[in-house]
Amino acid sequence: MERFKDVLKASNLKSTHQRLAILDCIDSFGHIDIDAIYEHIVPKYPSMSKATLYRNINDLISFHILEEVKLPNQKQQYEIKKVPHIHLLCTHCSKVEDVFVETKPLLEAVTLNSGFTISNSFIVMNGTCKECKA
Amino acid sequence: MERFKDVLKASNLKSTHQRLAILDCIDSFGHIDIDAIYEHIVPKYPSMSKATLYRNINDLISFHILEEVKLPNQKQQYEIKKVPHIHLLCTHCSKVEDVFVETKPLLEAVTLNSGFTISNSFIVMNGTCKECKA
DNA sequence: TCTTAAATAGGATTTATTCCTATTTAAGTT
DNA sequence: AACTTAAATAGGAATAAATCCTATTTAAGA
Repeated sequence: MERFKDVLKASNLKSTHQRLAILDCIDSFGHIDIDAIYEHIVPKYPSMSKATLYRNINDLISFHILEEVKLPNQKQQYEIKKVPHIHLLCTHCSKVEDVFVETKPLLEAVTLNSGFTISNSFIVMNGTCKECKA
Repeated sequence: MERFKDVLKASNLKSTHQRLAILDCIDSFGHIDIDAIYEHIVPKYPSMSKATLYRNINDLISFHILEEVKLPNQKQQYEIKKVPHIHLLCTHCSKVEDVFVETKPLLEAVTLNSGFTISNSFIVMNGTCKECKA
């Protein structure tokens, strides 16, 4: 993935095999937790250390390349940072979907109501996905 | 707190000192993490065991008496379950505020956009609170 | 190819959470 | 007020999760 090499370079981070494998893995799953990343990578890189995984996850988050995704009643997951969006968690199949919906009116209502200056919002919804309803 | 005795009784849970202390503590703080609960209770009940604390938190969540509060870049916190609301986290003073704002239009937009049937929503916003702005 | 700062491996350590079971207790009953 | 019993606790052991440490390896620029 050339794309991730550029992303890493932009933050002066070396493009190690481990890092690229982590980013690749998270990208292909969309949303995934630490253990699943490890299980997915270790067959390809048997020497991959959990310390390396944890360290990289934390580093990549602080460089805003990854973002944590906190879902109700679920282990913490991670995703490639992208434009703001809402997460939908299907409580039947545990699939996580991204949805892009205008949130400005809500943010404005909250600002008005609270006096907070909002910088970020994290919105998760629980429910049943289209497939599980069928 | 008679209120919590009734709540526990309604779920056929015994009103132990430990449980009441836990509920009291969470109620008075509004939002608080496990370790802070422990530190707060142990001076009053030196025999309080961490196992008891963890077990009770989990039990009270499964009886819908408590709810987990997942905030970005923060340890998991807990609150007394109440009517749905939005959480505001001040990134300066780490205070957590509740705000009650109409979310129906957003939920409808998401339903329309995704085909999900939404059952619950968890909304957190980051920003600067009124006091920290001053 | 050489150099060097950055990154990794993997075991040790620390921290977080759950498990186990003998003892205690809440609360209903007599 | 004492009796009974199922539920709950204490606290140490076990397990799991995350971080730390440092000798070795590696990416990448010269």
